[in-house]
Parts: sequence; C-alpha cells; structure tokens
Amino acid sequence: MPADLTVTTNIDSLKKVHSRSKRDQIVQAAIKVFLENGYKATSMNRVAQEAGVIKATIYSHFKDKEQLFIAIIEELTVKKIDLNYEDLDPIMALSPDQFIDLISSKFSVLMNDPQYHRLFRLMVGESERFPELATIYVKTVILRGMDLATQYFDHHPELRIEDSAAMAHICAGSFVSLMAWQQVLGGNKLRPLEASRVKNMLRALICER
Amino acid sequence: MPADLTVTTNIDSLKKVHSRSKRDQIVQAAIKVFLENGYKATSMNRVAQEAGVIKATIYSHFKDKEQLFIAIIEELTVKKIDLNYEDLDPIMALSPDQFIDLISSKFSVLMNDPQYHRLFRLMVGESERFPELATIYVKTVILRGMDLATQYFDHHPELRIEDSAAMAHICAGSFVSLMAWQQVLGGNKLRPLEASRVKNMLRALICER
DNA sequence: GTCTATAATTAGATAGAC
DNA sequence: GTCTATCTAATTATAGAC
Repeated sequence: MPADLTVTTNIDSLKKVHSRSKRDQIVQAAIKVFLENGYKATSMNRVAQEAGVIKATIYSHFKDKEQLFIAIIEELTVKKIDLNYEDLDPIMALSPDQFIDLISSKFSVLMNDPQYHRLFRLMVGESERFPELATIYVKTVILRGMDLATQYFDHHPELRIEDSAAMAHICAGSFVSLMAWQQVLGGNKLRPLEASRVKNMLRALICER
Repeated sequence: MPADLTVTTNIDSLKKVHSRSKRDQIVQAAIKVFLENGYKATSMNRVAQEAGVIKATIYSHFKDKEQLFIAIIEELTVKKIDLNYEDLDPIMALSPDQFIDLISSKFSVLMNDPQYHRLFRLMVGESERFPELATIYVKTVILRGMDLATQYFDHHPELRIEDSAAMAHICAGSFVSLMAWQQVLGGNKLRPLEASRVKNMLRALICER
C-alpha cells in the first residue's frame, strides 16, 4: 500500500472538510439519532459516531447538547415542514370536495412517513422539557394549517359553518389524531381505521346538510 | 439519648414496613417521577429518594428499571383510567345533545388534568421504545371510548351516520387533539380554542342535517 | 426485606497539541 | 476547526451485613 497516497488522501479530506459540510454532517446525524432515541437517550458519542466526527468537533460547533437539539428541531420545523402558502386563491377556489381531498392527501403523506411519526413523538415527549420548541412547532406547523382551513370556511358561507376555526380544528384534529393512535401508538395493528373513511365521513358532515 | 428506645423504634418501623406498603410507596413515587421526567431522564436514585427508601429496596421489588416502568404504566392505565361501562342502556338512551355533552365533559376533565397531560407525553414519547405499553394504552383507553361512541351512533339511525366508527373517531379525535395542541404543546398561550366551541360545532354537524 | 457500600459503565464536557 | 486524551459526575445494578 503506497504510504504517500494515503497521506495525500488524508490531507485532502481534511481540507475539504473545512469548506462547509462538517456542521451539516453533524446536524443530519443528530436529526437521525435524536428522532430515533429522544433527547435524554441520545448521547453525544452516538451523534459523533453517526456523523463520522469526534465528539469535541460537535462542541466546537454547538455550545452543548441542548443547543444542538434546538438546532435540529428548528431544522425539522422552520426550515423543512414550514408551510408557506403564497398563492391562496387557487385553494380558496376549490370545491368543498376538492378541499377535503387536498387536506386528506396532505395528511396521508404524514400518515405514511415514519420520520414524521418520530418527530411527533419527540415534540410531544419533550414538550415539557422544551416548551419553547413546542411553541415553534405550534407556530410553524399547526397554526399554518389551521389558518388555511379557517380561511377556506370563511370564504365559503354557502357551507353554513357557524365557527370556521372550530371546524378547521375538527378537520385537522381528526387526521392528526388518526395518525397519532393508528401509526404512532400502533393502533393500526389492533384496529385499523382507514384515513379514507374519516375523509368520507368529514365530507358527508360538511357537504350533506 | 436512651439507646434502647431508639432500638425499639427501629425494630418497630422494620416490622411495620413488612406489612404491605413499601411497594406502593415505590410505585406512587415512580409514577410521580416518571411522569415528570420521562423514562430515560428518571433515575432510580430519584425514585428511591421520592419514595423514602433506599435504592436497593426498589431492586428487591422490581427486576430492573424497565419492569418498574411497566408496572407504573399498567397502574396508570389498566387499574386507573380503565373505562368500564357496565350499564350501557342509560347512555344509549341519551339524546344526541346529551351524548355530545357527556363525551365533552369526559374530555374536559382530561383537558384540565396536568397529570394526564404528562401521561400523554410519556405514552407518545416512549411509544417506540415500549410499543407493548402503547398497545395497552390503546386497548384500555382509546378503544373503550371509541367503542362506546360507535355503539351510540349504531343505536341512532335517525342521525343518518354513514360510518359509525369513523364518526366516533372524529368526535373523540377532535377532543384529544384539542388537548394535545392546546394543553400538551402549549398552544393555548398562542391561540386559545375553547372546548365548548368544538363541542357546539360537533353538535351542529351531527344534529343539524 | 432492608440497608451500606461499591462495582462497572457511561454520560456531558474540556484542555491542549496541531 | 479538529483530534487525543481525560476529568468529573451520574447512572444502573449488585454483594454482603443484619
């Protein structure tokens, strides 16, 4: 094995590392480990191993474990899930049928995304230890979706919805709680309930009045 | 200080302890500490301190931390929350208005019980580490409530509910998810939504068709 | 069953060389 | 910024006296 080639490679990788990516490596590894194990059960050693760096490197990027955790939660909410509806008009123009289909399909994605189930476990599980993070989640994810649905019902007086915000909550809450007890808590193995049945029931409640 | 008196007292307390209560002391202390801190962040030292016993005593009653955790979850679900509706007839005889009031009042208790919020955090947060416990929770708590509501809608064809189970889920899920994002995640500080608004909206959806 | 004492491991975090 | 090596504190769990 040629020794100088090995040395060159090592120098190369060391140089490249400085460019930018080490921090991203750490964040991506931390996302994986925190989502799998929760806050307390995640060790900095495990994150370092997963990121392919040494533990001290993490501490040169993040003050402590708590700051690293805050960083990955913001990455997962503000930067990723954050729902930005710039163009509201096409959504407001949907028929009630189409609108129910839209939010149903949005939630179907979450229903089938194990990583989102883990984020849900993490947010709920750590909401007492990190109330500020729960607040970020409520603002960037929950209220955005709620606002959209509320506006839709406001724009459709022909549906005779007495309380748009309450109706928005019932729609969103029905899907979220379905994901919670079916996927997160494993109820689908005991008594499966299809999202389509919830969708059709909601449609009937809203449209057939 | 009279030495023999002290000895007598020690013997007394030792004898009394055998009677029964030490295990209960441990379980009650463990419930408090686990609910406050979650599984991983709970130390056996802390439980022992809270129970007023020494750590080794816990290990003489429970094989390890995991078995203690399983014991307290069963205490909190099977033995406590377990909903036993022996007499279904009076419930089935309720008017839709009264029935909505009933389940709304049931959930209002949970909405205002911080200990239940902590149990919710714990169940969801640890549902990947302890899927069997999540299953117990689904069986003893969720499915019981769901079955009751499903039966009610089955007994009331005049409501023209096409899918009783889906409707039961929408009712229960609306209240549970309300508790989740308002109380557990702290959304009530950002945008309060009263349970009564959800109740009234549900009533309108069910009754005014 | 209960306590004292301790073993064995692992955690978060840092000092210092480069 | 990165790595080697290490410190300190806390953890789960147990052995042995009573």
